[in-house]
Amino acid sequence: MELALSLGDASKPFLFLDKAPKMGSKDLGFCMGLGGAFSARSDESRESTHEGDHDQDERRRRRVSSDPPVQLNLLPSAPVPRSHASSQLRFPWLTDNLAVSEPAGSSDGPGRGLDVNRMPGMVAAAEEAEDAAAPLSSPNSTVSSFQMDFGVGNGGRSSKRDLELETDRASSRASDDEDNGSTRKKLRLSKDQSAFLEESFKEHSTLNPKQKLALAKQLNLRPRQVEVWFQNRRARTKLKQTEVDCEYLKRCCETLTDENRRLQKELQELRALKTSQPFYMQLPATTLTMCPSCERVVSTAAANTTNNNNNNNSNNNSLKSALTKPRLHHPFAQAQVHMQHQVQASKGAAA
DNA sequence: GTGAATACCCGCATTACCTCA
DNA sequence: GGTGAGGTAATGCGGGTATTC
Repeated sequence: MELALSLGDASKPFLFLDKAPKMGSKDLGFCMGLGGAFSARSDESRESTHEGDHDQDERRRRRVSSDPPVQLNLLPSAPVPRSHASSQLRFPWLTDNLAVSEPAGSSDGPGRGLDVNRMPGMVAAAEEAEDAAAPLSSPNSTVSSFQMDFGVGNGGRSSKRDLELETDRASSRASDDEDNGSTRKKLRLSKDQSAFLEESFKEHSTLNPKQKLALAKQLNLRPRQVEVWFQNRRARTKLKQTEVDCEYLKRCCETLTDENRRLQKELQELRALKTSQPFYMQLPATTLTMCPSCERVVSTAAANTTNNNNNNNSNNNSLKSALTKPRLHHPFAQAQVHMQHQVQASKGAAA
């Protein structure tokens, strides 16, 4: 088992987004990143190359996050292939997805099970709404009706935030009219809405304003709801990752504890052997070197000198084999154990 | 060029609601 | 039917960054 800690490798910020996790048979298939030099928006930085007209948004979003990168594939074990997902679900911000011709209102097509009153082709309307807060095309949408009433009448230059807040307020107002209550009603997203959001989350763990608006229109939700869903989704992912991290570290700790116990026992045996066989003291200085990668121990001096001693004393065989055979490996300059010190100490104690 | 004000977004903690055993 | 647990949408707050003045 190898424990690999990635200390801020910005070249591979989000491996799971590549959807090709390469896991060895022995490792646990988990890589913990501790770097803070990159953010989860790196994928969007990549995307920004395709969206030159959103440089401003991308600049705003290209920030350094203090959080470690979450690198956990929480997606289903057999994720839908990207091409398949794209053919099933239409992501308005992807032009190639837009090119996928799905019959409008098709029960199998994108947005299936969603508000059938929604008019297809809301993407253009979304872009217009983002740019100029223009009235939306859905006659049944409270959002559009509000924007008809308030968005345009704003007169001055209204920010997107204002627009969304007003939209939210309008929707709340509309729901209040329905519910006659001031307490917040908790919306339960439908399965199709959740699935659609999940698919888009696979594509982008964060949204730019355009994506958010398009998604909101596609799902007949408020942009704020889409934003909140993504925030909560990221939080859930991070929580799951933390749980996986804890579990993994726990297992590492147990493994290391066992290894430590075994080495202590081995050391005790060697010491006992040393005291029971005084000729052991004639052995030359032996340096044990542990290779940190393979956890094997090599006896550099002993490997040469003890071979010379083979003819001198056959009684050393057991000791020599204990020193050389079981864990011999190439020399590696770490964790050197100088047995000579212990031998000298034993000599002194015996005298 | 610099700093304050503002907008926007995010993470995080928490609340509130809903479902289910 | 009442209840507690778990899931999750929603809220509030503080912080970081970019833009504007």
